[in-house]
Amino acid sequence: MDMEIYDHKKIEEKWQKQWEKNKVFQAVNDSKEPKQYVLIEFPYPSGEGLHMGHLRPFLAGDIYSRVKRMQGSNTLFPIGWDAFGLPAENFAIKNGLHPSVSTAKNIANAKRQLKSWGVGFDWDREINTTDPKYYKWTQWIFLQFYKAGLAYEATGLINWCPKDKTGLANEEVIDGKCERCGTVVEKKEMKQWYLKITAYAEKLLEGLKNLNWPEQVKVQQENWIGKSEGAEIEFPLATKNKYVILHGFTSRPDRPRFLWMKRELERLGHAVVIPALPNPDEPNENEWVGAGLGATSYDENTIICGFSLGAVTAMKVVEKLDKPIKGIVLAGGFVDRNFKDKPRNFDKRFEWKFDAKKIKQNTKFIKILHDVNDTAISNEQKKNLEETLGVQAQLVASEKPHFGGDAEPTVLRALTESITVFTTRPDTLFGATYMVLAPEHPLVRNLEFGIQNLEEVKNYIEETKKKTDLQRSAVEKNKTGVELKGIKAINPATKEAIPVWIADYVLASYGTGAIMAVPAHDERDFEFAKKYGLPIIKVVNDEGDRTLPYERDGVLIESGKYSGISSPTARAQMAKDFGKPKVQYKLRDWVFSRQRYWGEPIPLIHCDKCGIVPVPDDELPVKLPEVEKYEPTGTGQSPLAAIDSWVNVKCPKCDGKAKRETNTMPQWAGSSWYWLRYTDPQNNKEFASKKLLKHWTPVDVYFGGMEHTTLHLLYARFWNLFLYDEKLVTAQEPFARRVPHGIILGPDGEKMSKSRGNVVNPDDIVSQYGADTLRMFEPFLGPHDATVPWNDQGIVGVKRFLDKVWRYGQVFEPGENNSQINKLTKKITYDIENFKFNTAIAAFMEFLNENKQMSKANWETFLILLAPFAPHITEDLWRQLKYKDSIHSQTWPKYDEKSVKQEKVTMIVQVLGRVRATLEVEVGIDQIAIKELAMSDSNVKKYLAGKKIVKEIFVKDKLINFVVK
RNA sequence: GCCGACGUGGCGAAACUGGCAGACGCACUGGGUUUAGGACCCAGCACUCGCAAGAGCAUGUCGGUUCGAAUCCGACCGUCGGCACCA
Repeated sequence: MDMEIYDHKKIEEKWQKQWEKNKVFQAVNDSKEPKQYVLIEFPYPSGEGLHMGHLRPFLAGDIYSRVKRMQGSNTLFPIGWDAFGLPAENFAIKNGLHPSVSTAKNIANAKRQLKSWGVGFDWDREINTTDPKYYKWTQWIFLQFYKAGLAYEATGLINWCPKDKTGLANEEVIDGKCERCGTVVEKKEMKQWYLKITAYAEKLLEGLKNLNWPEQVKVQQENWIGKSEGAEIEFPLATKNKYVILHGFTSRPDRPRFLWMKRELERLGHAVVIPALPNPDEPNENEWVGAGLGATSYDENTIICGFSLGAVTAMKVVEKLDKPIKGIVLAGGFVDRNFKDKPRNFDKRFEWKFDAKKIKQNTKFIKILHDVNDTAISNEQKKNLEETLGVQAQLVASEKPHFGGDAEPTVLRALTESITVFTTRPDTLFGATYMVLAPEHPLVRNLEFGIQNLEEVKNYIEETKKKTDLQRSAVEKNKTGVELKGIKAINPATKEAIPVWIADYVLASYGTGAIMAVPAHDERDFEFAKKYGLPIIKVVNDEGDRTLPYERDGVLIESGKYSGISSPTARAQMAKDFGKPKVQYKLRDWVFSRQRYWGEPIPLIHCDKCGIVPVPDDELPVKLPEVEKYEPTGTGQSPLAAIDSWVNVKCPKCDGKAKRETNTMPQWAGSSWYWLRYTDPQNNKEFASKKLLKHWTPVDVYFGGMEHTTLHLLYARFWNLFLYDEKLVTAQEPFARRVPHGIILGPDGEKMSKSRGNVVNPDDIVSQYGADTLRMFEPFLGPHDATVPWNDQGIVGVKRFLDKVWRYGQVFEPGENNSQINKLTKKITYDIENFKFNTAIAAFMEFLNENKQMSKANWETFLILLAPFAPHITEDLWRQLKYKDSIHSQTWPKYDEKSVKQEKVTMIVQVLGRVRATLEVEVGIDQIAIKELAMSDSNVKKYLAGKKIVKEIFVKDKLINFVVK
């Protein structure tokens, strides 16, 4: 009786060992066959081992790659381990093991599981992200980013997970919580390494267009990148300033540029004083400073602007004031007499000493403008000025060298204070009735002089700082804010002075961190305006729709010369007239450093003398030091910082004292290029040879989860696009086709998790039913992309089927049905190509139910078709037929379209669209013949009796339908 | 709120470009085989009426297009996933 049920334990291990020994699934680098690169997301070797969720993509990839191989493609289906990162480290800490030890253990276990499933990987190409031979190249690629200016260090507010004690990237914050542990993230001001993914926003968007990816995945990436087209518009502040402008050597107040500036400033309502400084051709310090001081009275609304020697004078004037003024703007200023072109005659009549402390005390702001084409002021002089005042110069291109043009708008812009906003609706500019700054906006600090309710404003800013992002968005419907009393801005369209507020509904990190509020045409502004009684002015006609806010396009009203123009037209025009067109993205740069031990060390060295110096290529990899203590510190410093012997190094450039960068890379680093490594895993001269990259990439089909859409998948595309621009890879996009899969839930319909206790272990199924049963049952649960709960009730059905196949192998008899086997071949081939594994399995069952006998040839075809799904049992049955070669090295059957067709077909006869008879007829029967047959059917006769046929619908080999009256 | 997907027996699900709704499997019911159980084999299985042939009614709800709708269109209800004050 043991013929009836096959013993999976006996056959599965036996064949697994043989396949591995004979390298049945090995890819060949120099094959003449067409290549096929099938990839699954390499797993994270966790302490719990692989779970049911892993099975889905692995099986899909396995089945698909086996068929491609049997169809004659040189197929690469590799495997590796994504083993750096928090879970591995946390697991290690918990169990008192070193991460490298626990990782090795977990990998061994996962490997055992994979092999027990009979997955046909090319094990010769196995990679591991924590292997120094691998992460040498992760570090090397990072350095290419650094050298291209796409990796930078900056201080900013970043997401911080208090439980994992590390900074996080935007993409790792899901719903305001840490992607790994679910803890609510905090904001923390920290110095971090960033990768400039925003530089690739447009390319990431562009590249999506030509990819064979599901629409849903593309849309999600598009939304994440979040492109908006609009305009940047500047709103000048309405504070009335007094400008004192000091001209330069050999100049006079009536030069065109001074008259122009006076006119422009007065138009904005400011007072302007331009004293004539004595003896401009032979100036001396006492006379000039005296004239400057005596020109007018100085108070907190005074801004002094000096050109060239006037700038020198301005500094000396400020030194002598007894109370502070608002600011000082230096155009082409200097603090020594070493000119680039020629000496000047005043150099002995001025003292080259400056009291920087006094100047800073007496001003709220200092701006230095340096003309990049200056003919007089050298870079050395510019640097000296910057160092004296401790302020960085703004580099500008003036109209004529050394700010000598008839109009100098760069100077004017520096003199006037303004708020720049980003808007997608410049057409609603006439309706902008107030402005809002993010509480973190830097301008708030510069304006302190003019804010009458400074205390209240400072309190609000403090309150905002305390809130997490989650809290900030939770109070979405109850917006708060504080007016900056005493500060007004000018709407450039209406010329009206409008109030300026700070409110936390405006985000510092998007656009310019400031908005123009148009309450009539923006829901948020509307809400805010209603709450605080701000004016609401409608400027787009709503064509009968009376409800505000009206956010749609229409025709402009109350908009001066733009009235009567449609929104889209006005939008383009006004963007140019009042500002400049601008594209904004929601995507932020990738926070790339982690304050944890178990990751790739960032291969940079900090030298006091040379600054940041990359570790030379021949010193890579920078290996993780072997240490006892690797727990996170929580201070924002990596545990590596405490290891003096590792941190202290010689600078590669100057040989002086230097320190290693102690942050590590995020978990996503190693997986951002791993598919490239599979093509050439042993290469130690480059991360992969061009020749092999050219042969294998791009990946043809990539199986993986939806959860990686805006994480791994986005990062991987970014790295690949960059490497392509650097001419280091040959394919622009890494993954030509993406096939996502649904999640397998626990039997309770909840996400499988250890804490819920609903985890189904594949090991148990394998030992009880065998790998082949598991391999056929899992896809049979439902469509590949559907989320389905695990339910092992049906598993016996699959087991019964395999038992039946086993028994068939003992008793198969002659018998011929070429039509059926051709039909099956067509169906299975089609279903696998379209990842419809569930219906393929149903087709196998149906076929066996309907074919109690078949010829030996058909039986062999059946086995080959089944082999990708149930590799062990089919291999055993194949060998029972006395074949020496593996079934998995056979050629995939081709079907004959002619034989698929049957001779007989069942046609339906309808009367008024309702089925009244079914007829078994010859294939290809014509309308006249089928009509005759149909009319003679008794049931059809019944429904046609006494009626007139007004129309006949005939679908060949399908139906005939009589429309009667 | 915005974007996307989906809604079919007791259950998991099929149904190609509109053409026999429920393939396949589980569970269930009846029968065969068996000392018995399991296993296996045969038959039945949306619902209502009927011994049957057959008829009616059925794919979240309501309406529309069509000879014919699970499939296309409109409105609504519900579930899931993503984004979430992005100006």
